[in-house]
Amino acid sequence: MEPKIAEKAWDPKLENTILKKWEEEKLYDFQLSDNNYTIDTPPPYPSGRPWHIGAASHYAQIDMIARTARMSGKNVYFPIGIDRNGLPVELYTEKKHGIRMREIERGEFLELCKNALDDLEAEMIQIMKSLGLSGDFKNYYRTDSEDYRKFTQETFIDLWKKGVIYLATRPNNYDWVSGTTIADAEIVYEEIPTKLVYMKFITKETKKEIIIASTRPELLCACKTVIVNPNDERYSDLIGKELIVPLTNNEVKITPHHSAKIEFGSGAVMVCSYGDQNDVALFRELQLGEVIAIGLDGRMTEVAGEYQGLKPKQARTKIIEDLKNANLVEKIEDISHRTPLSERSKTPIEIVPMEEYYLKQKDSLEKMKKLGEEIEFYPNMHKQILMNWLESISIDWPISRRRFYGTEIPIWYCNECSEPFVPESGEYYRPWKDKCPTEKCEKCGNTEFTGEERTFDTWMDSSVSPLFVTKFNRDEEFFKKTYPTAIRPQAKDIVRTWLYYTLLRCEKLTGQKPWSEAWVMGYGLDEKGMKMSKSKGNAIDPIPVIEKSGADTFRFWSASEINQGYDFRCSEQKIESTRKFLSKLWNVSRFLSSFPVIKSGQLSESDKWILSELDKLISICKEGYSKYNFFIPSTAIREFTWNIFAAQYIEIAKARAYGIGFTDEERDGAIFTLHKVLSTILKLLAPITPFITEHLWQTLYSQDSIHKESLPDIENVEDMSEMTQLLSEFNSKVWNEKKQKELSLKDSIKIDVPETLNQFKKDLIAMHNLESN
RNA sequence: GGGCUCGUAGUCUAGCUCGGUUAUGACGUCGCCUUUACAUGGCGAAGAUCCGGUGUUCAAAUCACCGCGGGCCCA
Repeated sequence: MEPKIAEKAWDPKLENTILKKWEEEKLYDFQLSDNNYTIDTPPPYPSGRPWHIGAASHYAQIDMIARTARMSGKNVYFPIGIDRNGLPVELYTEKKHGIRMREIERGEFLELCKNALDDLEAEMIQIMKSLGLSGDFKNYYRTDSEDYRKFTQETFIDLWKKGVIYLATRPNNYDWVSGTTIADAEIVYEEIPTKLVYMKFITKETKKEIIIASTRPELLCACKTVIVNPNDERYSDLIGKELIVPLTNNEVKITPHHSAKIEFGSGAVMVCSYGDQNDVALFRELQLGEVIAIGLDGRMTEVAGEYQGLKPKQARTKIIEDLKNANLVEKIEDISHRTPLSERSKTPIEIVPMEEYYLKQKDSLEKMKKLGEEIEFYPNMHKQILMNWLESISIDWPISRRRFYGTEIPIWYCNECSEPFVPESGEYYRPWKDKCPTEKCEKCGNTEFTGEERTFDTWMDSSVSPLFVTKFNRDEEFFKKTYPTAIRPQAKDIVRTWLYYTLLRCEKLTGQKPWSEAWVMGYGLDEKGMKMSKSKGNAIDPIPVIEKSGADTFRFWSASEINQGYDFRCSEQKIESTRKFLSKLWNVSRFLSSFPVIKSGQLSESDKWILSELDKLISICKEGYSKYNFFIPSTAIREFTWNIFAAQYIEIAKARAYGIGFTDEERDGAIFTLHKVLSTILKLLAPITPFITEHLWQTLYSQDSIHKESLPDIENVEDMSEMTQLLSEFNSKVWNEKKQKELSLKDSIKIDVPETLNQFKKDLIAMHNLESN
């Protein structure tokens, strides 16, 4: 009999043909029904080349979720989007073109960002498609499209009307030379020589001298407390006492805090608004009232008294002189200090409080905890990341950014009285270039307005993804049938941002949770377990890997190598070696393809045995799939297919399948069982390796796609799994003995079939050509 | 620096909830074998102080405590 499958190996190039066929047949097109399973797919961010191989692996697994749901009878809605707002593309564009965002015209800069995004996006879409993602590519969305930004603005306007947005000042990194706030990512650190001044503070009650060392004496006027380490015995009796600040004569408390280093300076540290990031954290933590000592012009403000108008460095020189003259200096040390500089101007950044918009979140924390409790997490351990975060939130969410490539905050301000004007929703507003949509200020009647220049934090856009894909406020019926969505799959490093902000925003806008389940994946590391980065040179480009090994190999690697929710290591060699299993599956199928597919036959004991093992496999796989844990089915199927089905059963049944020395009914039992097992394996494996299973399925069993099939059900056959080990031990014994005696496997040998395997005797004698006993 | 989280052969992993064989299986490595649908295969071997320490116990990979290391987030 000629095998239907002639090729000796699975050729990953076939994947392209299969992809085209799926597309032509519109196999994964979504039609709204009453049984929708909506995936809140993460829109990936195109931040540079190459795309992270760990991310490619995430998307492969998200597709397994979609396929599992589809094969469980659900009508799967699997949207595809790209997140395109935010800082990384700005930095990428600046670097690529050697330009500075604020030094060229805003519209021109936005255009350059858009082009950069288009290139990077094309690569990601290509990877997602070639991985076999069964998503809705035709309707893929971009978070920087007019449509999406309009949507983001609408949700902002809604929340503005609900009164949960307010203005407040908060400290920002400020580069006064360029006149702009800068992001943490734009700060560089340099060791710069400076003076550490040991100043004399006086205790209020006992008039005792306390020495405090600082590199920023000009901020004495903004000093609100002095901290000492709680374990520092020198100060233990002073905790809670008042100190007199030199020159200003203000009174401040001594507070215990672990961040004070006993060995640095005198061990006592003055906390001012704001000397450095640590001061910011302390002001927040200790709830101190901030003092604005440095203005937006980079000069000392009026609170600095006679130093007003000086630059901090000048003020420092002068204040050191004045302290010396007043005999308030103990000593001065020349030290080298790790100073944060603006990457652009190379001047030290100042931390300056500025007005920003905030979204209220502190009053929703209890509600968020409750929603968190209701959402099922896979794996459950990652729910803790959310819960811990909810415990530690201490300020509301600052949502405005002084950046360009983002959704514009839709506000204009009256030039006369500064009253903000927030327009009605329904348009995409760009206040930095558009005319204010109202004629007159409601408060003072003035007709001149200035548009807001700031944009939203990028999480303002992505946190409404489940609302956007379910057409909230756009299509009532669609929304009703798809929201709350079924599942949010995402990576664990953005639980505190994307997952949390989505929960917050969706609850505020709809009163409901956005999804019933959250599936949280670990992080892809290099083969040594270190984080991959372009600068370290250990980043792996997924494109050549997928081209060489094929999407199914990549997917099977991802499924069988990654334990749910844990970080995982990526190695090209390991991915490539996974291909062996697909070869095995191919060859098993090639062998079976030489036998006709038949509906029934007379089952022997060995057939019943493998069917009972198959039943076990089905329940293990379905258990794994129900938890979206693809490690379980992939490793179980590999183990079964290779070590039980191919290594034992096929060998046992082979002689009978050929019909030599058996009746036709007995022969048909073997052929029936062989195909029954293989077709079941293919269906079980289809969510993980959709290409090879599709090809084998259509070659052997059906014109129709395997992806329209359901996952197989168990048949509750009698459990014979205790025979498995006995059979494989006996077979190994015979093979070994033949090898030792240098016999061919076909040669006959005299070995008795043990009593325990009596029921398989006929198959075993035929299999090993045993001299009958 | 703080919080969280994880730690079983070179790598992935089972076992840990509820303590009790010689710690499971796979990848990789090494050796042997043209022999079956498959050398993209088969058979076999080596490889683990179960991160370290202390405690509880007749008995600890498993329970408790203290460290160390990786990762993530925040600073």
